[in-house]
Amino acid sequence: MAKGHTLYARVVLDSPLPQLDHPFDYRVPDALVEQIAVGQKVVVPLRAGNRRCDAWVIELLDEIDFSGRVADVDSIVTTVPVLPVELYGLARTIADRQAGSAVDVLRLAIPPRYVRAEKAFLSAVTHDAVTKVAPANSSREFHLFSGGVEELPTGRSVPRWTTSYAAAAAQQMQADRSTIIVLPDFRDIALVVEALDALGQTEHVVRLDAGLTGAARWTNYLRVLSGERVIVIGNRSSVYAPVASLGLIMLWDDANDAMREPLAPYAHPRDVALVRQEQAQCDLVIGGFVPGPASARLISLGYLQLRELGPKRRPLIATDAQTENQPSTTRIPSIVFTAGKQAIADGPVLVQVAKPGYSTGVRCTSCGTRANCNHCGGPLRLARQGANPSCRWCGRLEPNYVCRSCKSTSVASVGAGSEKTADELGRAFAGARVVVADGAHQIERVAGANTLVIATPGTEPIADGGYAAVFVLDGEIARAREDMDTDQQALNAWVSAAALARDDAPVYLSGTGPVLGKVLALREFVAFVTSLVREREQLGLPPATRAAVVTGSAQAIAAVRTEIRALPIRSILGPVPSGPEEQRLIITCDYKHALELATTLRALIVKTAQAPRPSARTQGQRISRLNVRMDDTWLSSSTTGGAS
DNA sequence: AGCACGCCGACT
DNA sequence: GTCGGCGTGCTC
Repeated sequence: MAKGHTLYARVVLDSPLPQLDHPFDYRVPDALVEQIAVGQKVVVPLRAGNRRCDAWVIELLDEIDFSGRVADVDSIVTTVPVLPVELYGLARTIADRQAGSAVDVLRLAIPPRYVRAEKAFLSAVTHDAVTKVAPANSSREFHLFSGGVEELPTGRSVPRWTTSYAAAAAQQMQADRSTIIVLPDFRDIALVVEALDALGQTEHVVRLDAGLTGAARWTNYLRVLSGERVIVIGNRSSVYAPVASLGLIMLWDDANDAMREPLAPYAHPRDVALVRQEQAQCDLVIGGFVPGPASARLISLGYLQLRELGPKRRPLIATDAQTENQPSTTRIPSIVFTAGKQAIADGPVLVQVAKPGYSTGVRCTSCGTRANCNHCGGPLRLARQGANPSCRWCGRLEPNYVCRSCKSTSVASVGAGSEKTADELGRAFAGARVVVADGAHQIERVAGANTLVIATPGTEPIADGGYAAVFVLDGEIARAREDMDTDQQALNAWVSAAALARDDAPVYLSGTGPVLGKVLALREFVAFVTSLVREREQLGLPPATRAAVVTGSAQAIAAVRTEIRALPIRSILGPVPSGPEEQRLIITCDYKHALELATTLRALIVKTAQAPRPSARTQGQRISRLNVRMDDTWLSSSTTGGAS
């Protein structure tokens, strides 16, 4: 900047207060003019100069139109521009969309700073001049995978979709563009990293997941900022990674519970990716075996182009499709013994069961009353055969259980978990090695014939070469969840297990019921989930609409109801009590009006935050509070506190 | 949040 | 008369 001019810095304050979530202008003192840059973290005075606040520089200006007294920037915290303008733009858009603060988004996007790691990084790295690259095609696709595994040159197998993702990232790298890969869990990250290694991409892979140490995460964040072309891989917040020359964002299994952001402003990485795709004009891929409702909606709107990938595979056979109303007395269908015994000579066999442990419940033998924990009321079960009953919720042992209603002390187990299934099948499959994989025993990988794997959904080991057969038991348990997305979630859990089979291996499922049985047999997943979304359309529910879940004190909720009266909303559910002196209201509206609703709710949040606080005199009264969640997963059991 | 401003009751 | 309680409002 030329001398003689006054330079101003527009900043966004690092404060959680909603009323401060807008730009503030400060004068840049002469001493800082040479060093200050957009994206840096600085310290600024706030009110009278005694208070200080961290802030990010989002713009440098020669003049401002603020009429009040302008204070000076105090100091520069870090010279590294940790908040590039594009990232602030994205954070602002997401915050506005979610009725939240940009700062809350930035807290997810920018990892905590580690000064020592930063010094080490800066002294080691030579900065290349960053050259801009022509944007990608701006395509948006849903990749529907048929399943299957692929053998890497290392001899280890990985799911076929991971090699597809790795190849797409490698192709971007070839074109001098960066890729961001967002995955639900650490297992997926490890598998895709393995697939990337096999393609010789190791040196370009930058992990940003929470599994790293804080220092490593900050170092990797700095590397992303450096301008180098990279393949970022991580969990949901990686979707914000400020890579240079973004060519492609890929998400896997966006309907997975782990993809839901529990932190304010609760922006789903899929929605962030959709916004970012438009802002960066990059390519976007969402992939899965069964599309989630949100993706199915976008496919049916033509916003996401559907691509079916992978070879034709053996049909998925529902063994009980015709016997829905006559539940079999034997949980394990005979096909498991016949087809299973035949297959196991040829390779590992996978049996997916719904629950871990030995029994899923305990019942009094004389009166049949279901046994519950004396401490928390949770259901008792047997962790292993002959074990004392223990609580599924709090884990407490209940060695001397006495029935509430008949005082009997004799109990019997009901329902079979992975351990009991392993016992039963182990006896039938004499000579087979029986492996139990569930939350408590994580097993990454199995190989070889005569291996029988019993696993719960999401914990199935990869079999080198693929499983020779896959059986899904307990379908009715997966379908029993009291959840809007139950059918989609159940299909996804089953097909994810089936996907680990060899292409020509048989897959049998029991307890699916006739409707899902047919969907599985015909592999009509897109059509089926689309039909679920159409039903929601009739009901005016997400993802056909957008919803805001508003919780707060009675007076705050009353203010919301008054304020939204004039808005073009679809429906208002509630208010219902949702806690001590707290009410909940659910507002739905069409997508095109959601921003208007968010803006209105945001204004009320600011107003509520500035409302009178409790004082000595009004001590008895509750503080006025207001919380807004604008995501589309609020009907799921995990958000309403179901236990499993 | 935190701090200043400002408007009514007990005080030297 | 004014000292200081605490609601109210604002933060470049």
